Order: sequence, then C-alpha cells, then structure tokens
Amino acid sequence: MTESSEPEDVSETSSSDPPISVLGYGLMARLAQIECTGYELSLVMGPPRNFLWEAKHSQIYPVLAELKRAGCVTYSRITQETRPDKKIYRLTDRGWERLRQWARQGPTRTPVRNEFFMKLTALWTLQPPDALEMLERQVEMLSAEIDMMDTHLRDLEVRTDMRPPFPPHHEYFGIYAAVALTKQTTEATLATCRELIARIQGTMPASE
Amino acid sequence: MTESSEPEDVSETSSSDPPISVLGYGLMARLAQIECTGYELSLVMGPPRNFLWEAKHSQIYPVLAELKRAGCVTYSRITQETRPDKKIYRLTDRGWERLRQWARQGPTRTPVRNEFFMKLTALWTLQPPDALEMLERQVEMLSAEIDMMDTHLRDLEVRTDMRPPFPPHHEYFGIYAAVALTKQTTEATLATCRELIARIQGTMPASE
DNA sequence: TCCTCCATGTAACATGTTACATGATTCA
DNA sequence: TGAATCATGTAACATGTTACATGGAGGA
Repeated sequence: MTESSEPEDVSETSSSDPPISVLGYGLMARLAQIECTGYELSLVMGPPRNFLWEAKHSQIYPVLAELKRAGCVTYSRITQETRPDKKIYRLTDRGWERLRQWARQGPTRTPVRNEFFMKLTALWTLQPPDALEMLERQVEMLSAEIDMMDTHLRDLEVRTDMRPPFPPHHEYFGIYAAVALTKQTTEATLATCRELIARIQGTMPASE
Repeated sequence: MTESSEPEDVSETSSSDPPISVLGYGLMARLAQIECTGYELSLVMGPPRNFLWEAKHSQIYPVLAELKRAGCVTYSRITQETRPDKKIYRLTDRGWERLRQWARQGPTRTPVRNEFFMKLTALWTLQPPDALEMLERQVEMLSAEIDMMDTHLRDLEVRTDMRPPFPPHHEYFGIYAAVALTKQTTEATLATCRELIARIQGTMPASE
C-alpha cells in the first residue's frame, strides 16, 4: 500500500481556520450553556465551581480575544454606573460549529501530570512519621475537595430542579457525569491514602 | 494574634537553593530508585511505562542540566564504541535531601486539566450518533490504556519477584499504589463512558 | 532502502502562572 | 481602615510541545 500519509480529516474545517486551544473550546462549551462575561468565566473555571479544567482570569481574557478574532464569539458591551463596564460573550454560529466538531473528534488523551502521585513514588525515602504526616494532610485536603464537589453536584440539581441523571440532550448531561466521576476518583484517592496510612502504622512500633 | 505573615518553612533549605520544578523532583524520585541516563528517563516518563507524570526527552535533558547545576545530581560519562556516549546520572546527598524535603511537604493540589471531561460537557450539543461514536472511540482507547497499566503493574511484581502490596520501605511502595490507583480511575472513566452510551442508546429510536 | 533503536541536545512556539495595574462599592 | 467584589487587562516568567539536528548499527 502506498497511502502512507493521507490528509485524513480535510472536510471538517477549511484549512484557513485559526487553531483554538483546549481552554478556548472549554470556554466555548460554557458559553454554549449560558452567555457570560470573562469575569464570570474566570469564576467558573476553577474550584470550587469547576473540577475539570482550571484557568485564571489572566489566561482567559487573552483566549477570549483570540476566539473573537477567530469569529467564534461576539460580545455586547454593557455600560454600568456603579460597576466597571462589562462584555457579555456569546457563541456565534461559527463557534457552535467548531465546538461540535471538537467535541466529536477523538479519542482524547489528556497527558497525566499528577504531583501527588509523583510524591507517592518518593514516599519510601521518608521516615514513617514523615510519610504519615504527609498522607494525613493529603487526606484532609481531599476530604475538603470532595465536599466542594458534592456541593457543586447538588447545586446543579437545585438550579435545574431536577434529580440526575440528566437526559442526553440536557445541558448538564455531560458536566454532571464528569463532576460525579471526578468526585469518585477523588474518593478513590482518599481511600488509597487511608490504606497506605494503615499499612505504614502497621509497621511502626506502637507508640502513644 | 499578630503573626499574620510568618516565614513558615525557613529551617528546611537555605534560601539560596535554586528552585526545582516538579519534573525535576520526579526525575530525582526515579534516580533514587536506580541510576540511569537521560534517555532511559525519557523512556520511563510516559506511557506505556508511566502514568503519573509525562515528559519527553526534549524537556528532560534541560531539567537534568539544571539539577546538575543545583548540585542534586552528578553523572559519569560512559564512552561506547558502537553506540553514542552516554551519561549515567545519580542522586547526590544534596539531591536525596531535597527530594525528601519535597516529598514531605504538602498537601499537594495538582490542578485538574482533563480535555475529555471538557468534551463531555459539550456532548449535549451533538447528535446522538456523533456522541455515541465519540464515546465508543474513547472506550477503545481507555481499554488499551488499562491493559498497559496492567502490564506495568505485573512488571513491577515480576521484576521484584514479590506480590503486592509492597512494604512501606520498599522502592515500589508508592509507585505501585499510584499506578494501581490510576488504573482504578481509568476503569471508572470507562464505566462512565459505557453508562453514557447506554443512556444515549436508550433515547434513540431503535434502528438496525 | 528505509525504519527503528540508541543517545544527546537545541530552537521556536504554545500554554499556564504570578504579579502588576486600575477604580468604585460594599461590608466588617 | 482595610478587605472583598466586580471587571478588565498586560508583562514577565515558568513549563511543555513540536520540530530540527546528528550518526552508526541492525533488522525488514
């Protein structure tokens, strides 16, 4: 066969389309649910109101400007007296199209980069009391995160006055599943921490 | 109380220590287990032989140079006839010290950045057949990853001729737990994908 | 003949973080 | 009086990706 390097996905988008970063698509995914300002997006992109893709406002504003240039979003400027002016962003048809195209294509491998797991690999180098202390602090943090995710999930239910699961065409179909999954994952991490704590304690001479 | 902004962790490291990136510590964690070359590190830092923190060789070599400058690693140069020369890196005492210090301190929040989860939030914008296709491709990829993790776990057992769990002082104590946890997490994601597929199919008119 | 493995690196670019900048309002 | 909220941005820096560069050995 001589078809080694074919173009593959030509039809989807005209080749002149400027590339959009993952964060760009993430913001569009949110704008597909609700029109909002950059400030509001910055509140939503990170704990305690998001656990899927974090970003700060200093990254979000430039990306919104790119999306504007790419014709994927527009905004209407609102002049306020008591507050600074704001720009309310919304998806254009072009934006909807590119969002759907991104959502369709896959599979999607997100490279793993988990600092806590790396620390686990170095845990054997510590004295048992130090390892225990580290794990116990992690347990506390993870518990707090789980609480936040729980609040977020219940919030989705309350806001829509529905109890999950949400139907496939509902705006919260995927986000609910993703946050629930993240919560489950965090719980598994918590359980592992506790198990490791127990195993380390098991090898320590009983003191106190 | 008037102790608002105290130095906190002064004693640990002299303030002149150059900062080390997470990847730097990750490489040191590996070097604590076994002396090796940059090339070998690059093979280990990524699938299918690592699922905790990914990095490519082009990032690893500069970081090793920094660690050398910081006095955390040294290398001995091996001249080879049939192969290019290589540098075998190992931790210095300084490196051990800083590695332990990093491993102890916490808790560690790794910011979430999961593209697949973001796509899930946009899944409701797709036609059911497109959503199904996307999820099915994801299922395939996740299954393959789980197989790789399984192989990796069994590899740890075979290499040490031990069956887990590894005791707390063993080099593989933490890495085994971390990989096992990552596998568990991936399985949960897979299960969620399958559940979403079933729910979408449930709302589609039966065809074929 | 071309590809992969070994083994090291650099350069250009994309992405993400921290800190700086402004300024009125409201609450403790 | 000082901090938090709303609302927008920029600049400097750190981190990560993609592509380029070299070169011999051994297998398909």
